[in-house]
Amino acid sequence: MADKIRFFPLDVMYKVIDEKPVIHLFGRTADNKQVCVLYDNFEPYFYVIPKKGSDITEQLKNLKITKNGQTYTITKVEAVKKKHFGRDIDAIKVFTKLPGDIPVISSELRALSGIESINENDILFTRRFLIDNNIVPLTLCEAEGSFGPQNLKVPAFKAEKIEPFGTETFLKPRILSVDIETYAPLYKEIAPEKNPIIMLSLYAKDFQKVFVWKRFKTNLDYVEFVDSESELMDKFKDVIESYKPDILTGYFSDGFDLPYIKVRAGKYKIKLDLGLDFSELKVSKGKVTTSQITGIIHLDIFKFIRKVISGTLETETYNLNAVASELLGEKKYDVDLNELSKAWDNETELNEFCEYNLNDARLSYNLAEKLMPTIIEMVKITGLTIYDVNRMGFSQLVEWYLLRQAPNFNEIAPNRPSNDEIMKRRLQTYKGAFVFEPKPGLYDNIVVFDYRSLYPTIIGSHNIGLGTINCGCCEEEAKLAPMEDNKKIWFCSKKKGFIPTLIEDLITRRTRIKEIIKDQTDEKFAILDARQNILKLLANSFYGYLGFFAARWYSIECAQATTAFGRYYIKDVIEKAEKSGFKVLYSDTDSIFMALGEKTKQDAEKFSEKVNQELPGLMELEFEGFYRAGIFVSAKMGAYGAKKKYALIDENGMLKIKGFESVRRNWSMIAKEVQEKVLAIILKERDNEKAVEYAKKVVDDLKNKKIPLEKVIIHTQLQKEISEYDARGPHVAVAQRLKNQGVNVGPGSMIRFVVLQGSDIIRNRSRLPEEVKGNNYDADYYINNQVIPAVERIFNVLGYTKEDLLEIKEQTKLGGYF
DNA sequence: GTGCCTCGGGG
DNA sequence: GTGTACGAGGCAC
Repeated sequence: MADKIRFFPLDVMYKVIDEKPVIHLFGRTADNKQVCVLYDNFEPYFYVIPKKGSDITEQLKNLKITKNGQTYTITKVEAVKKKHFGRDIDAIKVFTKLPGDIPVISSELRALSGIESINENDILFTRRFLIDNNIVPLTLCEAEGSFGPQNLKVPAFKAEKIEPFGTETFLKPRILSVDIETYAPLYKEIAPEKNPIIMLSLYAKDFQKVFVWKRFKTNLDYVEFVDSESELMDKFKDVIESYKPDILTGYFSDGFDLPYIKVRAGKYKIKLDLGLDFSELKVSKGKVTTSQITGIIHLDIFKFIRKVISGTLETETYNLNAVASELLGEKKYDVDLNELSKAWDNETELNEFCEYNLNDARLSYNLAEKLMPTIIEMVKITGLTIYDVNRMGFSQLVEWYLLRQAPNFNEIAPNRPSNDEIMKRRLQTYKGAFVFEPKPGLYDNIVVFDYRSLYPTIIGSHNIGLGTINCGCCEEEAKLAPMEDNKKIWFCSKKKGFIPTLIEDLITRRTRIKEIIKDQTDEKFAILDARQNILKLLANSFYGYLGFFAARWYSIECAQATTAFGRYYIKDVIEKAEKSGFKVLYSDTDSIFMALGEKTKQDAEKFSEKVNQELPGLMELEFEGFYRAGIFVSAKMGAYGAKKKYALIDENGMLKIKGFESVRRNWSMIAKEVQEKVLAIILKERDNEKAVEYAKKVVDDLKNKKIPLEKVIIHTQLQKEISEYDARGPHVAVAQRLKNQGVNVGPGSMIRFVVLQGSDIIRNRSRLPEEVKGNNYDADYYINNQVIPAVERIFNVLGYTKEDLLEIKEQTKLGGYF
């Protein structure tokens, strides 16, 4: 009698049992019990595309390979009608007994003469299974079969059939977070073979523990003393065993906590058989280390943040403190970790370190929870597991999205490029976006438009892809892509291609969600917002993917055509705007800034409507904003040529400042303050003379030491060890002084300093703010190296020179002009 | 500019 | 595990 169960798959692996590959789907049932669903009826296969006119079926059937005493055979072949880059082809589906047979057999087949290519011979068996059976992790499935004995920590259900069952999603995984503190007597020393783990914390919504193996007086109820490091390991195992998390998370736990735990456990011959199949914690050291537990998803939340959402964050360093501050508004506790090992040796109280330890685990937990909607949506879109999504970059995510979709189009996937091919591709470069240089100046009534999702909509609307490029059916009447080098590239106008169809689908899905999102409750909103955001990120990654050297669906011509169309459309709108009587001020890639001049806002609106009428497909010119005024400052800087600086003020008096260094932390507060105020006076009050007077007043105040010390502190981060610096800038000199005082400084330390007056070189006059008595800072340094550079270009635009700012009026000198 | 090397995260 | 690795920035040449 067959039973039916419904469950949400979380993790997937396979095992060879009785010479058959058996898929194991670990997950939770609809009534929230852990389960492992087994399936042994999925056969490994790959495709062979034969050369035209050659029949190799018999040859394949009879193939027998002996290697290292083992024989490999093809169990079955099927002639199949497939598509490859949109074209119909005859292919052979080749089955083997075990997944591991495929690399052996397929590499042997390369020698056969009748074969054009071998495809999809490197798709992981478990992923193949998920794709072919339409199973999406975290999405409800139904299995038919029966419970039976199996050597697993969770009940095993042997299925004869597994199917998706609706769209219900597993939204609340049980998350447990881990963090360790290690003994590190030397500065920042990390040596797992040598130094023990001192404490280990585990945190979940309803669970908090810090295990420590030395005793001290404490009031912290979550601290639990154990007798040895090996007992601490046992406790770690026990908690995971009893808490039964779906997800184990940590911050850089792929590369630090779990590998460290593994090494320490090895010292005591403790088996870390945490896997739900009793397998051990697996640490694979490659270029990047990964740590995996079968059946329990290991989520390294640091890795996810850096790989997937770093682009949407302000912070440039991804340490826990910076990331938690930005995403959670919470910080790490301020504890000097160098003291930990000393305290450990001296048997003093470790309370503050325990608090610190638990807090770190708590922050990782909160990050994981906060990002869970995004993670879940990525899983649902790509069909990969959380574990995989966690470790892939966007180009890989696009590729797996395409691989998952390919069967729906009956497409055989292209192969990954060989190393030689990658080398060749790496050398190719091509032209990017168009930038309209702004003419420096102050302008009134600025309206800004931009093309919504420019590259994705171009790919969709112009049917750009490998199956449609330079098709045979449209050669005569095709409209050519606007390549400046007159390269002949066109795209099929009769049949929509694989990639353009998918990208249009992503765009329309997103538009629809954005529509729905307007009136949603908080909880629903978070999920839908995460979904629309991921849809956007994925769509935006297609263009980069087409030009990415390691892509299966690589086509530099497609990528070139995309930017060529981009340049065409932005230049087109610039031309049309000018013809219509607007003054175009600035444009970069997909945006256009224009001054209304004699025109009205309604005219601008009409203009964009007219442009939109002529745009194909999903392409759309969107109104971005209207600004009362704006100032454009042109500055050549960096390797990218001209980088644009501008500041705008909207109708509510809000300033929008772009490209100015006001955000740079290695500027003193006074320099940032002057820059912002000058921009505000110019744009809000429209009084240039007043801005000049204000700047001059600050210069004067600096000379007279009226500016308080805290406003002239400069912050610079130490990038490496002091000894490693050849060019010893002021911050390095100050760091050295700190170190001499016994303060622990190293890479990442933020050094604060003030430049004092004197005649020596700058670094010898740089001091910690605490060392400075009174305001004896070097006024000339701050005027010439901080304040003036911050505003010089702005004033240049308005027709003032540096000298205008420096000339001191008589009455000011004599005292109190203002 | 190119090519090689290191480091990020973590104590 | 039917695999396969990153990517930015600094420094030397």
